[in-house]
Amino acid sequence: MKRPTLEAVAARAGVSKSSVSRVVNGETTVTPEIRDLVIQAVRELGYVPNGAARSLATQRTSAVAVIVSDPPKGLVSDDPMFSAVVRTVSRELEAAGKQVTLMLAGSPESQLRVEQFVAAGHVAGVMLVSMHGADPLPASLARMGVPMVSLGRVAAGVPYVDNDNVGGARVAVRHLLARGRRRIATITGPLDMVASQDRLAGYRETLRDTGRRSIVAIGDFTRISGAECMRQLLDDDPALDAVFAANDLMAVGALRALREAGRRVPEDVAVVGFDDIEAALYTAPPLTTVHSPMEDQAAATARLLLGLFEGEPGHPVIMPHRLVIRESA
Amino acid sequence: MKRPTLEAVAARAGVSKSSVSRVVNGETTVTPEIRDLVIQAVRELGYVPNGAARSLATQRTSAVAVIVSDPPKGLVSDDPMFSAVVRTVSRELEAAGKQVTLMLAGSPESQLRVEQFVAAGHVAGVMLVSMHGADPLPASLARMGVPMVSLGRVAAGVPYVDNDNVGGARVAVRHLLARGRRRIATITGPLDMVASQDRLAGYRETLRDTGRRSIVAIGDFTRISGAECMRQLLDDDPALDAVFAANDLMAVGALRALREAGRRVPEDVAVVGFDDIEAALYTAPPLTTVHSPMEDQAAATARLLLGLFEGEPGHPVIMPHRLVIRESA
DNA sequence: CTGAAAGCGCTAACAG
DNA sequence: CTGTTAGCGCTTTCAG
Repeated sequence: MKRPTLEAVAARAGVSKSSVSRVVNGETTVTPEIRDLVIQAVRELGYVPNGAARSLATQRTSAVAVIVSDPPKGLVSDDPMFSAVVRTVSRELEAAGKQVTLMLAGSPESQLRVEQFVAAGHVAGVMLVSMHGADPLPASLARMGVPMVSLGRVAAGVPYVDNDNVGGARVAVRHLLARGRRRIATITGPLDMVASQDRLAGYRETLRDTGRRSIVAIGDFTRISGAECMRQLLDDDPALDAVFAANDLMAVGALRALREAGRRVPEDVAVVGFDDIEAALYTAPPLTTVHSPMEDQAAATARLLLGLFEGEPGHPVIMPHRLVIRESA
Repeated sequence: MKRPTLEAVAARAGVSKSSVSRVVNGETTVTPEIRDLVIQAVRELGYVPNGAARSLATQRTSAVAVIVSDPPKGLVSDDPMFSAVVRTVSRELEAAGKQVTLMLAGSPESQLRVEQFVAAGHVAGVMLVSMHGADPLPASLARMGVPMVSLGRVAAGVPYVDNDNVGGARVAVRHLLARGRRRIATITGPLDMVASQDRLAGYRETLRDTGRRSIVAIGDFTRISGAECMRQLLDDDPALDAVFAANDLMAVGALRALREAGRRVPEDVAVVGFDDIEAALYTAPPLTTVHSPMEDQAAATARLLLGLFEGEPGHPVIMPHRLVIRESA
């Protein structure tokens, strides 16, 4: 019933624990004969090293924490980014022999849990995903000196991967201007997130540069908020002829609200989203959007962390964006 | 730089390691005075117990593996289920003091990784998510005697939570029949998944019972496959007047293919999906679908596992379904 | 190159 | 109720 230990293997092979340990850990300073003996015994006994004991002895661990800010229930409940990010990151980290410990960090209690967990030395590194700007977690983790990276820019000092949010927003708005749109509104993400702030800034700057005024509704990256904001914008400024949604999910909501309000897209109102999620291809009409490769970003973030383990410096990485023009604008 | 140990706390408080251990582990058999002394020292030193040492000594662990079959890249890439499931399960498990180790099990190598990991005794239990029917993993894990549950029915013997896939499909098809539809096609999920098989069975039975023939296209639960299957079905049987897609993502793809083929929904072709993901509300027209509460299922699965830890039997749980009628049928 | 021995930090009998 | 004493399974000097 109990699993075999190093000692059992040693006994079986008729060698010392040290030799077994060496073989198991792939050290080269072992006579082939002993090596074979050990390998044989390992196989016969089905030996698998005990990680707890190993961590204790080495003071190291191969676990990595992936920390995701967990929004209140319902919000971003089926965020397509979440799935892409978690999958990609897991794949990348697992390929490097790391175990992924997923932790949600929404409530203050869960933040504490995360801090304790990291403080306990359970993980070799931390990867932050889409933290909110005001979040105190990055700072307190940084203080503990654990290697850390972030997907999405956060407080200074933490190496990150991000896309060019300002530039992407600019390109979106310029496109609308180029198509002759005059009254261009925007639906923002939650303003405590850096990505939201940057996309809003890109929108604002571009309009300011051409002497136009901003028309802003504040959403939270969900479809429902996109629909609500769109309705509100239509109320406030019935003459608007374009809207830039800070993500595709909200653009989807906006499309629905426009449809319900009897506006044609893009004839009456042009819509541009951000992210280029797969769903953007299936809206009616298909969504014009700013493509920023989330999978690539996630993979790059994972590799940034792995690089940190190797002693690399960890310079921020900014991924390029690209406007994908489809029928909605 | 090093983190304080139990011993350091004991020294600081002027008591024995045992007493500190007792206090830290919340045993009640400790004099209040000593308790306070220890708590004080813990606070001053910022002591956090070392989990590796604890696991080693107790032969227990608070980690739980959540194993997700990882489809080839691109497939189900932004599956809304994934996000809902992982979030809900994490929340539930974390609330119970468990750490969630996420593992992808797609390739044979990753399967091996998972087996080794579980064999190494790293986890107290395992939760399977949407495994494919032919998957050998459940059986080999079961053999190791680790507590295990599954979200979605798998090989016999593993306690599971699932929805009534057969019943849900029946209700969908009956609804189409009741609306006078005559030629009802279906787009299935990948047939190596039990859920796909069951939904197909429900469709088939219902049609058979009314003397109609089945029209089947085999998809893989992705939007793109939904679109492709729809095109194919239209080719094969241009006179079809309804389609039951085995999930909403494929229904979304089907809607698009129908639109492109110039068919009106629901006038020419009625569409019913399955799952009731949030996106079903935002299609044009909004999707009629079989609601099965994924969040509830995920939570129930997590609790099933927690129950196993408490020695509860672990009876299968079947969640009810409910047809949500919207404009597409 | 191999083996013996000393821990890693914590828990769990067992005395006191 | 508290302290002492063995380990948990593995790595890692350090001799041999």
